[in-house]
Formats: sequence, C-alpha cells, structure tokens
Amino acid sequence: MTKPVSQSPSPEDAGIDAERHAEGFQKTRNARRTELCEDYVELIAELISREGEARQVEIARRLGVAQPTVARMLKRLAEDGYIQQKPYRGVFLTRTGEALAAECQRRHEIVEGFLRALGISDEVARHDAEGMEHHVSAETLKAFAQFVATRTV
Amino acid sequence: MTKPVSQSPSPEDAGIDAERHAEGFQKTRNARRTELCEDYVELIAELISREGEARQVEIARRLGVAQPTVARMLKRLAEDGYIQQKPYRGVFLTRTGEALAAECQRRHEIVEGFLRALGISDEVARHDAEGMEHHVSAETLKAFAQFVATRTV
DNA sequence: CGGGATATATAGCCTGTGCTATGAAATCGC
DNA sequence: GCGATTTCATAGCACAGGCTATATATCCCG
Repeated sequence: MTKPVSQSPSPEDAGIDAERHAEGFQKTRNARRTELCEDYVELIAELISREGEARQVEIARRLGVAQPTVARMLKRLAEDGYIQQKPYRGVFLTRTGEALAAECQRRHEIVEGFLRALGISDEVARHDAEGMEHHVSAETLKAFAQFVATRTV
Repeated sequence: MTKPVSQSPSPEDAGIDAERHAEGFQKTRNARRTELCEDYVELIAELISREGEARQVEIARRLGVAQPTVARMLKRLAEDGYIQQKPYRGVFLTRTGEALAAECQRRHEIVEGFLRALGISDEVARHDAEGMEHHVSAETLKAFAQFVATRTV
C-alpha cells in the first residue's frame, strides 16, 4: 500500500470503481514532474545534436520560460543524474539522460508520425504529438508504430 | 503584446523556430488549469447521471484528493460559471457547465473508442484516453472519429 | 426534537513551477 | 590583459493545487 487514499469499507461496486478512477488521476498528477524532466532532457539532446551545445539561455528561449526557472530545473536534473553542468560550457547528458532522451525522441517520433499517417496536417501533428507523447502507454505506442508500418509499406 | 517572451533580434531561422517551439510549451502549460476544470465538470456530470447527485466527498474520492481541495476547486468552478453549489444538496452544472461536460464526454468517448478500434486493451485504452483527451485538437479528433467509423462499418 | 453522523467551510502549511531583480563569474574582442 | 558582454546563480515573490486539523452546519434516526 503506497498511499492509503481513503478506503471506505463499503463493499459496493461503486466504491471499487471510484478507487480505480482515483488511481488514474493520481498517476496523471504525479506524471507531471516526469513530463517536465522529459521535455528538458529531450530538448537538451536536440540542442546538443543540432547546435553543438545546450546553454541555459537557449533552453529558456525554446521552452518559453525565464532563465532562472531553467537554472533551478537543471539543478534538479543534475541531482537526479540526468545531466551534468559544466559552468559556462553548457549542459551535457549523462548515460541515463541520453537513454531517457533517446526513449522520448523515439516516442515523440512515433506519435507524430502516426498522426501524420492518419492524415493530420504537419503543424497540428507536431503540436498534438507534443501534448500526447507523455500519455501514451507502451501498448498504445506499439500499436501506433505498427499502424504506421503497415500504412507506409 | 501579451507577453514579450524574449525576442532576440537575431534574424536566424533558429530564432523563429525556437519561438514557435516555445509557444507550444506555453500553451501546454496554460492548458493545465483547463484540464483540471474539465476533469471536474466531466466527473460531476457523470456522478449526477449515474448516482443522481454529486457531493464533494464523492468527487474527492473519485479524484483521489482531499475534500478541502475539492471545496476550493468547486468555488472556482462556481465563480467561473460552470457549476452551482447548493449546500448539503450537492453540486449542479449550469448550462455552460453542461455544455463543457458534454463536449468532454464526447471527446473522451471518441479517443477511447479510437484506441479500442486500434486494438488496445480496454483498461489501457481507458487510461491512455484519460491522459490524451486534453491534448487532442479538433482536427485530430475528427480523424479519430472517421477512423472508428470506417473501421466499425 | 436531540444528538451522533455526515457534509461542508476555513485556516494554515508545503511543494512545484513560474516570475523579476540583481549580483557574480567567465568569455571574448580589442 | 581589461572592459563589455554574456552566462549563470541567487534571493525573494506569486500562485496553483496538494495536505491536515478543526470548526460549523445540516441531516436523519431513534
């Protein structure tokens, strides 16, 4: 039992249903933090590969937030072992960070490619993929990939 | 000028790209509030239709949050004109609230149905739909609906 | 109709993620 | 190698959305 929400001893169906319902919402809420991490790591990987380096100011610009916001988040990412900061030299991904970035990029590409295969316009596909990518389970992702594969052939 | 993020006067492609990128993230962030409202309104509609009434305690149980959290949110929803609270009699949807709930339910059903049509298992479809529904644009939703229609026939 | 159970309201706190203002450090051009 | 620019760090604030504890109001049953 990780978090005893509020187990009412009522043996009704509704009770069980409600608690499963609640679980879903709680997972979604807790996922928020992870999502932000993923956005950062993914962006950092992209910046490194496309610009050669990832600086705070550039990350801030891309995410549309202020630099101190980025600074604080990077500190956390460093503590969590995803990145390494070399002051005035940029931020770099650790092994763990690279693995996470690769996974995110793959997921992102599958989702975006899937939407495009479905006929969605490029811009909307990009936007929706950004929003959806964090909410797609492994099973769904696989189905998306398969769909694209069979459609593209 | 609603929010002058940080327009660097650099006429590079990267600059424009970065700002469009940023826009997307900002939209996603701002959507958070809306999402919560939608979850509440959707749940309230469901409770009213299935249980006959929507009480704070029940909403709290379903969402997996504490009752005061719900109380505060309901206050906001009432201020925003989505619901009307009748103390000790439950919470009711206004016209606006009902319209929003209907829209959310429709969207939810389409997304979940779409995932199922794609072969996703029931439980995963339900969970993923819950996460995805707030990030699906009108265009994508339409494509989902069409896919289901052509597949089901 | 009184009192326990239930429902709601309120106060006060914490954390996360934004922000601005400002200071300190490094880099780079000259 | 020095000064301006750039980059980063820090302090301090706001707000949203969690929480607990507690007070109050209502309901309902005996």
